[in-house]
Amino acid sequence: MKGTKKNSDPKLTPQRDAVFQVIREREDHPTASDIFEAARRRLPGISYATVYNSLRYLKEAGLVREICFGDSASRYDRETERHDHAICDCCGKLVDFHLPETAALMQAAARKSKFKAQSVHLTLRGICPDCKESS
Amino acid sequence: MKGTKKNSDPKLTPQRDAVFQVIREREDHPTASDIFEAARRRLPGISYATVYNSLRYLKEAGLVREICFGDSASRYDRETERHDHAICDCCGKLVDFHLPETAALMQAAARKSKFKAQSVHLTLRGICPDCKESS
DNA sequence: ATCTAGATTTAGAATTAGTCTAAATCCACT
DNA sequence: AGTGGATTTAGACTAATTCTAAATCTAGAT
Repeated sequence: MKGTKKNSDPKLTPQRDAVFQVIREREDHPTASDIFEAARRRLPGISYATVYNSLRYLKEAGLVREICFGDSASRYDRETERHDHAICDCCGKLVDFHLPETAALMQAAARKSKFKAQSVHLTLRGICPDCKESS
Repeated sequence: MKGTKKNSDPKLTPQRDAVFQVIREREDHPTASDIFEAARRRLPGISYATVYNSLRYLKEAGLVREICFGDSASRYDRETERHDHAICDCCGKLVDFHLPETAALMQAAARKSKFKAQSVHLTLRGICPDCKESS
């Protein structure tokens, strides 16, 4: 798995790759600032702007996904397949889950809204298992 | 409809009421800054901070709803019943629609995520009718 | 009427996320 | 070595939102 096709795409620079690896290795949903911290451990000179540039590049290349909730900063997700999210109203934790039924509602939603559908996404708000317990 | 119960709740100050009326009269989804502009026409001295304070109060009182999409500023919505949103990937337009099937997925989502469900919300991303036409 | 305590409002400073800019660097090709 | 295009960097900048401290308002007790 070493030299597979490292340089076949000259656009995957060391900085972009560092950002990509940071996201791939985490199972949570880091913010740009989390990613900056972690990327700097691999590539000490990397700048904040480059992290944002890399995130945009990776997003456009379909390698990572951005998740936006108004609460605060965008999160980034290594999972690029369609899936849904639950957010804890108590501690803010964000978890992924896959509900196949959601996809089935895309056409109905398009009909109601008169939009041409591109993607659908279901968000559950509630209380996460940890917060349930400690209350 | 004049003195109905104007002062029955001392907490609905003139500022909060101005903010509330601004939201009620609009059928779109204004940002805090839109609301500030409009509220200032009613109450010229109102400050930005008070608009935010009022929005928080109204939200907590269940009189308006906040809609957050990462794109930029939060929007506020006079519709407090459960409903869904479509966002145009092209022009950013946000429209409401009601898809009864969404509510039915809440329990399934809670099961998958192990959260205690409080609300569900479906978001459709796509192209709005206007952008469809002009392309 | 007056006083006081608590809540609310105000203006502006502060914070935070994210973008922009211009100079420096890198890389592939001549 | 030399050029052009893309990328990276540091830091300035912007926009949204929150915080702070002083001023104001309000309701109830005197």
